[in-house]
Amino acid sequence: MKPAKQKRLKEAGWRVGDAAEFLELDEVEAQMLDIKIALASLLRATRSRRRLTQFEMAEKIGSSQSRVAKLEAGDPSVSVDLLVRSLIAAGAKPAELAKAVSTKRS
Amino acid sequence: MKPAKQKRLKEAGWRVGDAAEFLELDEVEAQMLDIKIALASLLRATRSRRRLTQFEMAEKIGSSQSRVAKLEAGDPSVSVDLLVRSLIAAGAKPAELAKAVSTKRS
DNA sequence: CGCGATTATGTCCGTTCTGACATATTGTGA
DNA sequence: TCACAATATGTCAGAACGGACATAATCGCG
Repeated sequence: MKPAKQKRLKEAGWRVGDAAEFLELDEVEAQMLDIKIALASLLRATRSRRRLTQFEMAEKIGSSQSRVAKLEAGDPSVSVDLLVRSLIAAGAKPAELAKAVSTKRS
Repeated sequence: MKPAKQKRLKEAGWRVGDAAEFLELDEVEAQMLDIKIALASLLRATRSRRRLTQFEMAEKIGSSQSRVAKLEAGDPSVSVDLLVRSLIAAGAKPAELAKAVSTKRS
């Protein structure tokens, strides 16, 4: 448990919100995953539209073919950060980016 | 210079695109910065609207007050990844997220 | 089927990011 | 002005990420 939370517990005595907070974090992770997947498929679509190979795309973003493959696969080792950076470099339209990011979870 | 690029140069002989490519990457960085700034101020606005302290927000996202301060300040040590994650946890509307991400550079 | 091109998977190691802590600064009500 | 809450700044050890390489798996096409 995080020190901050411990401190609050200490100050306010026992609380009941723990399980709910835990689930909330899970929900955030789920939404992050949705966003990553949306960005990943947008990246693939953008590259495809440009008729570039992963190798060529890698050059565009200053990376390697294997990382591009992982980006498009939504691999756990890639961050939203790099996805966005890549999409910008790939020339994705801002509106497309926006749509991917605003993916909602039922 | 990256190995991939070297290989291409070797295969195709000398090319003239280097300087342009370099500037393109710079442009990508500039856009990333714009996005970070937009997300940062959205985070502050969202927290303010919720009338939460940075300390409380830190608990919500499982982090510390100091990092929240850095998030809102657009500190270089902070990633778009964490900004998005925080905004989701803070309950920012998807449309707001979308707008921040689609910030255009003149 | 072959075979070259493209894409996928696994690993490694240096870099970047992050939570936590300490401390400083600013804001605010009495 | 004082005291206290809120925010900002600096630092660091550990975790996560990224580029690169090797290699495997797929895909097209003759």
